[in-house]
Amino acid sequence: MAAKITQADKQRQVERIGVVFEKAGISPVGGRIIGLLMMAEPPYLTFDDLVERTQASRSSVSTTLKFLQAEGLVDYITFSGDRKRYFQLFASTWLEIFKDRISSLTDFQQVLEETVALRSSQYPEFNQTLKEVSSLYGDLEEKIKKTLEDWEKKRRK
Amino acid sequence: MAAKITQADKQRQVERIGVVFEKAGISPVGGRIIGLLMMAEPPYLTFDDLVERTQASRSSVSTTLKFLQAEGLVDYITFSGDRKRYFQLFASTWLEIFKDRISSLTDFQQVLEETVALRSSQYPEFNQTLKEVSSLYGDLEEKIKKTLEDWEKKRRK
DNA sequence: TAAATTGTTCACTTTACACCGAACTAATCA
DNA sequence: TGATTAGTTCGGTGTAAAGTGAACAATTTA
Repeated sequence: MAAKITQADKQRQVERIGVVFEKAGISPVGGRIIGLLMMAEPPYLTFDDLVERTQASRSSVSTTLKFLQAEGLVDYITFSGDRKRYFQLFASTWLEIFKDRISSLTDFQQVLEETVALRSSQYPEFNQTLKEVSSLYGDLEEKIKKTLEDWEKKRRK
Repeated sequence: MAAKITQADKQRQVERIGVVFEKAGISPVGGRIIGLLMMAEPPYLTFDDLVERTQASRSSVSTTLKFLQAEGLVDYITFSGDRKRYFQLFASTWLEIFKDRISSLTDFQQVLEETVALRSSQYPEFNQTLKEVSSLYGDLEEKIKKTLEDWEKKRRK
C-alpha cells in the first residue's frame, strides 16, 4: 500500500535535486531548473514555466539556461505552429560530463608522480606515501574508464 | 643522463600542485601551502616558513591552515624543547577524503532513484534514461569502493 | 500596422569569499 | 617582570559570481 505521491513530494524532490547539483558547482537557480526538468511530466518546460516555478527573474533564467546549454546539460525542442521553446535535460551528455571529471583524477595522479620525481631519496617514507596515493589514483582512473566503456556498450545494444 | 633538478624546478612544481588543488576547490593560498608541504624536505614546514614562501599574510596562512586541518589535509607535529609547530600533509587521510567524494556519487545516484520513483510511468523513455544513468553511478560507486578496499589491503601488508 | 509574445542583453545591486593589517593572547625566555 | 615568539582573531577591502529590473530585439498575431 504505497502512499499517494503528492504535489508537495514532487516539489521537495525538485529542491533535493537542486541541492545535489549545487554541490556539484551549479548555481542555485541552475540546480532548480535541472530539478524541475527532471521532475517534469512531460519532461520539458517552457521558459515561462521555469520563470514561474523557480521564482527567479526572466533574466536570471535566460542567463542560466544559456549556461546550462553551453555545458551540454540542457537542450530544447520546438513544435511547429508553436513559438515556444521546450527546454529539456540533455541526458545523453551526462556521460561526457563525467568523463571531464575523470581528467581531474589524471591531473592529480600526474602531479603526484612528477612530485616524487623531483624529491630526493632522503625521506623515503613520505615518498612512499606519495607513490602509494599516486598508484591508487591510477587504479581508480583505469577502473572508472572501464566502467564507463562497459556502460556505453550495454546502452547501445 | 638526467638533467639536474634546480630550485626553480621545485618552485614550479609547488605552483603546479597548487593549481591542481585550486581546481579541486581549495583557495590559492591553500593550494600553495599543500604544494610547499608536498615538496618540502624534510616533509614539514613551520608557520613562518609558510608565510615567507607563500608570500601571504600571517592571518591568511593561519586561517588557511585551520581550514586545511579541519579538512583533514594537514596536520602538525612538535619537537620537545621547540615551541614551533611543524606542519605536514596528513597523507593517510587522503583516502578518507576520497571516500567523502564518493558519497557525492551516492547522493547523485540516490536522488536519481528517488526521482524515478516519484515520476509516473507516462514517459517511459525519459524514465529509462534516468534509470540507466542511475545504474551507471551505482556501478561507478561499487567499482570505486572495491578499488579503495583493494588498495587499503595492499597497503597494510 | 499596432500589439502581444518570447526571449535576450545591459547596467546595476547583492552576496560570498580571499586576503590583508593590526590588535590581541598565550606561552616562553632573559 | 618585561620582552620575544608563535600563532589567532577581528574589522575591513577588493573582486567575482549570482541575481535583478528595465530596455531592447525579433517574431507572430490581430
